[in-house]
Amino acid sequence: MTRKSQDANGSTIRDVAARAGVSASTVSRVLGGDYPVSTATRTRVLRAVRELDYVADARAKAVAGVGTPTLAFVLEDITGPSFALMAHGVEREATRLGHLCLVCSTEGDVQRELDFIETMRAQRTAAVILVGGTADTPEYRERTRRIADSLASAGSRLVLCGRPPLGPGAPVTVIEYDNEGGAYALVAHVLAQGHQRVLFLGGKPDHATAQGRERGYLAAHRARGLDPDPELLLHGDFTRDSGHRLMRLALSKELEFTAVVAATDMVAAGALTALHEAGLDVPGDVSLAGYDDIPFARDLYPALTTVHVPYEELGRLAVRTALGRTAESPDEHLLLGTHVVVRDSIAAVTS
Amino acid sequence: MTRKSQDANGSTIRDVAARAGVSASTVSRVLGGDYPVSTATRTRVLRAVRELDYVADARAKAVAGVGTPTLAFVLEDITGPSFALMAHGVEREATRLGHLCLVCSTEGDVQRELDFIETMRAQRTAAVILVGGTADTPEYRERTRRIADSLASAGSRLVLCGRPPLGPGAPVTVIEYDNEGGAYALVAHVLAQGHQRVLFLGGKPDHATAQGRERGYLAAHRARGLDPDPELLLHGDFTRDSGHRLMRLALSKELEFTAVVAATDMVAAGALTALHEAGLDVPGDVSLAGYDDIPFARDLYPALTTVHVPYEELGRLAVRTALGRTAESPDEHLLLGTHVVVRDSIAAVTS
DNA sequence: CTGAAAGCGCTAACAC
DNA sequence: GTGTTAGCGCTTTCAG
Repeated sequence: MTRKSQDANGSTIRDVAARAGVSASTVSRVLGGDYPVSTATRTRVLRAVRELDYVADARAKAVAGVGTPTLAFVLEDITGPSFALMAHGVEREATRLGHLCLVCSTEGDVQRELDFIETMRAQRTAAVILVGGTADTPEYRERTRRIADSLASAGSRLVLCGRPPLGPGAPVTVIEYDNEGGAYALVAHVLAQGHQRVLFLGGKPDHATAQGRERGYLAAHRARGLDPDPELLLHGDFTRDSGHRLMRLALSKELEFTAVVAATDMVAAGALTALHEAGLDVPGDVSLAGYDDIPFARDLYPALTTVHVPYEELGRLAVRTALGRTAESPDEHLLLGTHVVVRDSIAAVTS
Repeated sequence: MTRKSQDANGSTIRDVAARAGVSASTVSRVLGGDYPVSTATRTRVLRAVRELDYVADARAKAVAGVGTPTLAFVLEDITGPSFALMAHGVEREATRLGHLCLVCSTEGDVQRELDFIETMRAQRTAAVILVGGTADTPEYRERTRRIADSLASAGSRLVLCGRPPLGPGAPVTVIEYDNEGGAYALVAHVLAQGHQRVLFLGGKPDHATAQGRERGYLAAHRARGLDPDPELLLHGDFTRDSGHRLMRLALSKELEFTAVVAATDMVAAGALTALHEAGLDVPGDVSLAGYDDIPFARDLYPALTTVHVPYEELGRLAVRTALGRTAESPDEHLLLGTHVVVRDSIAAVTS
């Protein structure tokens, strides 16, 4: 074969041009849209396009400066309900704004996260959205800031979603929601029902999100003049299994408590099952609350009282503000509100 | 400014070359890996790269024939637990195989699905994985077949995941799991517990997956010489709300049944809540089963008996077989097995 | 070992 | 209106 044509690599604009008996530019023009082309040629070109089943190579267009913009979404695991919700928001808004959407799961591996970001920089994505909490260490800030600069100098943009901000001056967009405030409100509600000893099933001790929620728990107690028993503060991670394990642990240690608030709904789900397995009634014997308001929360039994986080909107906002950035406009920092949604898993203490 | 250099568009290979005092080809070579380059120049180039924070433009590389391969994952809504599981499998395997992963949510819109696929063809993705059931109409087969051909002639590949196959000769890879078999086994198990009237909360009447599960339900009855009351066959969709609504409907119509099997775990979740709201005990008053074995199934109360579908593996397999395709090798059609997982939501009838 | 030149597929001046 | 000529940023012969 002399030249590439109908083979497995798809046809090029030149193939179309040849078949229609015109130049490549003409093809480009009729496909490009608004440009004066005679009806006759236009028809011929269009026919050739159809016959060859031609679509312009998006990568080549990109190099030529007219590519489909793309944005990247980097998270730990798409399987988590709140991550999925955010991903959904991101994806919806991205396609609404005409962007393609790359996803990358890091599985919690920092190195992989770094690699992904570098790859995205190579892809010249319009923005990379980094999702999910981590430890807020100096090392984290420095590393992330370097990434932000790198991305910015390449005309891209870093968005931090539910991640610790980097301090002033970093070219990032950060969108957070109020972990401490939400936890405060929730725990205040629990305390208002008369509970005095409420077990807290927390996340990793150095995880920023976990810390925020824990602070809220503590603050709500103090506001009532209470000083929570340190024994009631358990640490694990944000998974269902962690909740299950921690709850069993608390039960086996015969810790005293009348209510438990879990750092996430997933944790709460695991805890709830552990409670059921132990033959305890919720909220009869012990009250329970979660955090996140994932869709499943209302189908737990009893329906879970929790705090609502607008995850999907978070995702939408992330892309909207990221894409709305001009080189001159100031970096944004949004703090979304949360609110507790009262369902059936908290009861007033009667005794 | 005369030439682009350090500006917001990132530096090019020529900038690096200039700074290192070599030609672009040399830069390309040291970055490219195995090619003889003197240690001295290599060092200079590498330093320039570092100083400029340079990364080669992946799109340009792609045009030049050495791009990062990419694959696309098209689904209805990443928010559904089983979709998320598949997406996770796809993403993991894709990155394991060095591919980038594009996601597209169609929101159930056929036109959007078509548009996405066209876009993916333009992106020259190595494969596009289409996920989730639909109606198996002639129109569907024809349309999809056209897509498959189109993709194939462009050197790409269509993968159907949990979707009706297209008949012989179509250049597609299809990976399914046994809906009918799984439902059969599940319903047989329910029947074996002595239930005679089991309500079926189905999906859309023309949805292939829903039909498969319904067939299994019917077949299991017939195998026992039973002829299920048509009144017991309700149709909705695969959402939690559908389950909730249908269950309330069944209750209000005072349909007679001692067990209910839902077409999906989501449907079961909604149904369960409706049952609880009606003050009924599960499985004391009525038994319940689902389908899919989503992670949450075990945290429902009672823990849901359901049929396990290896979604994550499905995703992994999809990319593995799609990418393992050579132009000559035969098209694959995999049928994955399922199995029922017995938990606590089904009780034997005692009366 | 390294540079010049051609080419990937497409678009965008610049002519006629 | 339409063809020709340059690029876009990178890789890869082809010469030295």
